[in-house]
Amino acid sequence: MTVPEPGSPLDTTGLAVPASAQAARGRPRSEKARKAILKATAALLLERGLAAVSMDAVALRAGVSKATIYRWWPTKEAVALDALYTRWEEAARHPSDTGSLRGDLLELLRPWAGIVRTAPYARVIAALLTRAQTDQVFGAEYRRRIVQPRRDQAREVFLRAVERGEVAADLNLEVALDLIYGPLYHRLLQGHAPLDDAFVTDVVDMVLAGIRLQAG
Amino acid sequence: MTVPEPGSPLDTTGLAVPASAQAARGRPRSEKARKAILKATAALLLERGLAAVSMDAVALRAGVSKATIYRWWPTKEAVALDALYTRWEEAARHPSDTGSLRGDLLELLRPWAGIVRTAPYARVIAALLTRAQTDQVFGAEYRRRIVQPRRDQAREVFLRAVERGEVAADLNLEVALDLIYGPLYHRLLQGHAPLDDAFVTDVVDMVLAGIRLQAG
Amino acid sequence: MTVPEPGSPLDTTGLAVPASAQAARGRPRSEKARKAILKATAALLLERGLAAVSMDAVALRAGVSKATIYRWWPTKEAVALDALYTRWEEAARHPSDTGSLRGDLLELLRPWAGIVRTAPYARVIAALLTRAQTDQVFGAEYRRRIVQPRRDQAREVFLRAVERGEVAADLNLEVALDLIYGPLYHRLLQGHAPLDDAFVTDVVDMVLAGIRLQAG
Amino acid sequence: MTVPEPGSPLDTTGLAVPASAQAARGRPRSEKARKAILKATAALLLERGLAAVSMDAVALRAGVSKATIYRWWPTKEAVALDALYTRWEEAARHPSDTGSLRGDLLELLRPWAGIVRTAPYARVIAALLTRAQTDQVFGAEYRRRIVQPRRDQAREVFLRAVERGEVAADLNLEVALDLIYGPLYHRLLQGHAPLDDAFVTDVVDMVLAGIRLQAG
DNA sequence: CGGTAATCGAGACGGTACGTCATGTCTTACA
DNA sequence: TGTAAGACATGACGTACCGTCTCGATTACCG
Repeated sequence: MTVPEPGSPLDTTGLAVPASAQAARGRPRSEKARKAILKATAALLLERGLAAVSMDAVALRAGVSKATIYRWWPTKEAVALDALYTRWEEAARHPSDTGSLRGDLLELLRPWAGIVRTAPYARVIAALLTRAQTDQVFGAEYRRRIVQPRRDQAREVFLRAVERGEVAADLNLEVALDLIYGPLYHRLLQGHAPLDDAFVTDVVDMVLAGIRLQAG
Repeated sequence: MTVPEPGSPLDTTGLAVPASAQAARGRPRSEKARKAILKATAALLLERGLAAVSMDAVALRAGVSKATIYRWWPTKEAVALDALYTRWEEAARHPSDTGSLRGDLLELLRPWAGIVRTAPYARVIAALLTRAQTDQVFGAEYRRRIVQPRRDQAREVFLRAVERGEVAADLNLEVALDLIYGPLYHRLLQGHAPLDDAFVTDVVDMVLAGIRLQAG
Repeated sequence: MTVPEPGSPLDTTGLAVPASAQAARGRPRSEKARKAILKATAALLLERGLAAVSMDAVALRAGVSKATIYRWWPTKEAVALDALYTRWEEAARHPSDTGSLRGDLLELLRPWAGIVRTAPYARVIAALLTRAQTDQVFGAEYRRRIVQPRRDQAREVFLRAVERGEVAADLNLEVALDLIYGPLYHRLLQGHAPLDDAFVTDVVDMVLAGIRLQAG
Repeated sequence: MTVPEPGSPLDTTGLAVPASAQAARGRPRSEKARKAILKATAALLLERGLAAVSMDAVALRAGVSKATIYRWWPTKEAVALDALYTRWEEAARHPSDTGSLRGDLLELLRPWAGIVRTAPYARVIAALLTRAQTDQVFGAEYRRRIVQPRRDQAREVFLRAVERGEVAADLNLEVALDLIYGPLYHRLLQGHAPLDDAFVTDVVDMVLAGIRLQAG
């Protein structure tokens, strides 16, 4: 399989028709239509959740035919994933270096928590998650687009802390990442308690210090 | 949270006590139909996920009319929640006392992880979760039935540890619970890495000890 | 196979779900919907031909759901056939006895020609005919409903003429019927010349007398 | 009727002379493509009827682009008509002179009946007929190509009979033609009875002799 | 013991969305 | 200019569920 050019019009979700390197024959894909579809989807997604994102509704709102959507995305979840990714990538930033692991983590996690709790992203993520459980291909793409980028940022922060000597070099990094993001996603999705800045701080502090009474 | 009156329109789950003391006029509810519905739903749920649980399919498989289902449950998610709860309650146990917080947690979490990773429960939970994002009433019921029972078990374990003097009395218990269950649900739902016993152990150990290098 | 009761709500085209003699369980068929569908179809048919009779259009115009149409008719041609039949049956009359074969035939054929040439029935018949070429079941039904009734009327007229001694008793009746209706349908469908009363008269006279010069 | 200029937009059939005397600018029309289109259409037509002749299917099968088809034919019916005409013209013969009207007619009609009843031409003709009801331009072309040629052959036969003195000079020729071809088309299209040689003979004999008992 | 009343099965109903297909138009690059 | 390739808007297709409804048949109680 050829790897799609990053940023090329064919690099939509990886679920789309794979790009070929040869000369582009025939009428080229309409960039206008692509953008209209993603914009309409994002709007529907935030207004009323994935349940409101029907192919018909997107087509109507984007002024585009259903066939055009199906040509490039296999399911409405794929469109939604693409729309969500596009929105989030614009807001992505490089994790800043505050000089301490605690500071870096708070700097990274608080804005993220702020975003996902203000807009109704929880129901979007939950819906995508549901699809990911059943559809292997979609699941991989979901993780690549939604889960991994943030995880990579946090990984960078942890590695910086190792370099500083703040944490042990043999730290189980993957588990540590789950320890950080797990509780945040838990509150986001289960909704049993608020995902506020106080909680983010508590999680970071408790993960760093541990629960058990220090010996002695 | 108020407990819905059995038989009341707010009793969305159908788990009401079959016979109440008040005057029962007319033909009584068919217990046979109730069980057939839950059984058929559970089967469909595990075989093919919530997507396969349509009211028509359940009615057909249970040998019951659609009207009967709608009379007792408002949505298919409510039926599914009921079916899942019924299955899980049978397997519920009182958390045993191993003498240490670490031992109690492992004793509690490992069997749970074993269950949810063997059968395809992840997609069921994800689907219920999705509905919970949008439907407030359902969300409350979902948490009461699925999330809280396990959480209560773990809370009991933590309180025992406080009594033992193993952890500080001012431990932020709710955050601690999220620190334990968050990572487990994270792997269960996001699927980026396995939810095996090694991971459960790592989480417990890391939460207890903390990440940061001990001073010195 | 049970024979549907003539005039019963299940006797639609014979293409519909066959009627059973047992007790009617469940909600009975909506007579209102059935009539609305046939009325809407007939209107579309005469206004713009079978091409305009889409299931969507009929459903919209009749204020009925598509599923209801599909429940009772397999194709739009079946609905159209039913609608056309319903319209025509109302206008059906018993062929009157004028005392002569020529008179009877003219009495029978002229009004028919008048009807089919004034309203745009030709395109409807052509379209049904086309479907009948490919679909055996539909073809049989088409002949039973559209072709046979008129043919039976003419057959009656011919038999009366045999009794009168006007034509030979060993007349090949089926060929004679084709000799009468064939030319009329030919002009109706091929459209190379008008189907007017003069033509009807010419056909009848020529069929009765023959083309060849009488010997001698 | 005016004959469309080859290559003009009114030349809906594509049977135009490939090269005209006037200046041919740009790339000349591909004769290869034209033949491939007609061949593919004829194949689809006989295999599965006009319903299977979609522009996409023809383009795919002929190895041609849809635009090329649309450039030379306005509708799929026009292509089908062209394909059918091409096939039939090859088999066209001059009506032979057997010495009698009866013989000439049988000589002309029997082979025709044989052809149309063996291959599934009926559904093709019915479909073209249907289009002809709605589309005036197509209707005229259909008659010119399909109906008139055979009619002209029969007319020639009748005129020969007039010269022979076999039939009256004031015979209404057009009605006579309908009397011959009408019944044949009737059986071909309505399908209520077979279009075999016996029927052809019966029709000819009955038309020549008439139905009515000869006086005396 | 007959009347009252809620439940049950069956299944038709008006809707909405699905994913596919064909039509006829267009845009591009190549011949 | 013609052609192959193929994207596009449009709109119908036939299917599947949704949640509601209308039946007749059951099955309790209560008077």
